[in-house]
Amino acid sequence: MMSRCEQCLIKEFNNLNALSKEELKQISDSKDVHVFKKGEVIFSEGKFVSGVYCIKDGVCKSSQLNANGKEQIVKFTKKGDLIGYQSAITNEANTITVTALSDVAACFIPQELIKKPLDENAKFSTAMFKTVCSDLKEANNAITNISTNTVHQRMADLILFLKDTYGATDAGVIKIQLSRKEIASSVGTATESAIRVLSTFKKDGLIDLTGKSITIIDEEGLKRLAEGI
Amino acid sequence: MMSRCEQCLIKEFNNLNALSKEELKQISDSKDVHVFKKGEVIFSEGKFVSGVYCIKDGVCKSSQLNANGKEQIVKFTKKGDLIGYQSAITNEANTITVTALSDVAACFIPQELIKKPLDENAKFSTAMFKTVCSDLKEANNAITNISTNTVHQRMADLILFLKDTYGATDAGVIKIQLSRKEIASSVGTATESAIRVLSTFKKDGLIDLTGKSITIIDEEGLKRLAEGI
DNA sequence: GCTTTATTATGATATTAGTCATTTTTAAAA
DNA sequence: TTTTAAAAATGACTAATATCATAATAAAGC
Repeated sequence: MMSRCEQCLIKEFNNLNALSKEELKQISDSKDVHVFKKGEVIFSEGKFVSGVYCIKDGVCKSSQLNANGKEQIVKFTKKGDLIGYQSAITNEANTITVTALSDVAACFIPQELIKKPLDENAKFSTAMFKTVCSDLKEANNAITNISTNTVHQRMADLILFLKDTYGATDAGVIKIQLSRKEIASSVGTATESAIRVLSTFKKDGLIDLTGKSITIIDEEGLKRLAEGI
Repeated sequence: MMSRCEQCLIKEFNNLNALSKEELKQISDSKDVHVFKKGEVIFSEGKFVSGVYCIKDGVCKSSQLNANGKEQIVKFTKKGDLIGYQSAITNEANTITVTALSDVAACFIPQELIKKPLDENAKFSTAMFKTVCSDLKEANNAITNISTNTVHQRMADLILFLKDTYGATDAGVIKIQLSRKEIASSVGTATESAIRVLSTFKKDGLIDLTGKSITIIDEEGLKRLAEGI
């Protein structure tokens, strides 16, 4: 039995809830559920996507490679996020690569079925507009953050961001696990530097480290650090 | 005698050319030409703008302040660009400050007259969508550039960007003049570092410096440098 | 299980960039 | 023009971060 978009709860977390019954029905009839294994690339920089993915379950990273092949993570996404809209809407090649950080299930919605409501449904297009503007705002903040703050500040910032975005257990264990290399690619530093900063944070009683798990011990301390106090 | 949007040539450089005669007429009836002196702030981070500015003449910088009051320039704009759309469309406070880098003339278009065609005119809304996506793409590239490239690379990149965006005389003199502080705020480095890098470039025969004017001597060399070769 | 490979961690060192102090130059104001 | 202030330039020094080498763990494959 195939699940229907009309009944799907995921859309309450994104702009698809602005669509009409009829529009949702059309999407539901042509959508396709794709499953990606952890580490698998969903779409790549330079390639085209002929639609938009709605993440049903799992987490992803959006990244770019610089001229020397060094990766920079520019965004994290999760359940409910729509990805690939840039390429699908502008008809231009992707400028980012999206990779599954966990096993991911995502519904692929063909381009036309997004573009049509974008033209006809003001509620949906306004919502999408706000989403892109919000992404742009976050990107601008990241530029300022990376170029004016230290690695220590950015690391504290990332840990708090991961907790806020992906949650933590009652004991403070952050629910997403990234490799040290990925942490470094997000903070914008060398892997060794990222490792060293995490060790310092542990030594200073801000966090605890067990394998890839990060436990927040002193959230206020991390906040102060992130703000450079 | 007031000039009319319907006849205005500036709109050929932006998305307003996707508007209908009637929509343009309405805008023309309520628009207002504002003049800003060099250095004047057009709108500020944290404040709201109740409309969009269409730059008729001049150049601007979009910047943010970090927690310690350090400025980061995130974008340069010029004649033809629409600024302030983020706040006007999302009804949220500005996340950037826009400042005139030269004397600037800009037409202020009230919010409603942008929002209405955005809902009703698919050609216009698609064009605006592409603009925001393009701004997002550039912002992502800036993140990767700042965090993976050296100050030398980014400075070479900025010089080439300024030439491409604002043009240069036959002799290679870039037509926009920025202070060393502004150059530093764009590259994401300290003012003294920016000055030193420019001196090195001059010594190496890549550029020439006369006051605030930068003359490109060896464009290919700058390109190689920007790419880290 | 063992073996191999990848990841994480840490030390030593080099490089890059930032800060502070001072001088020179340029621009603005009186 | 002279005075004052601001911007640009440079030196000396410090701090931050990257790189390279190597060791310790952990994960994956057989």
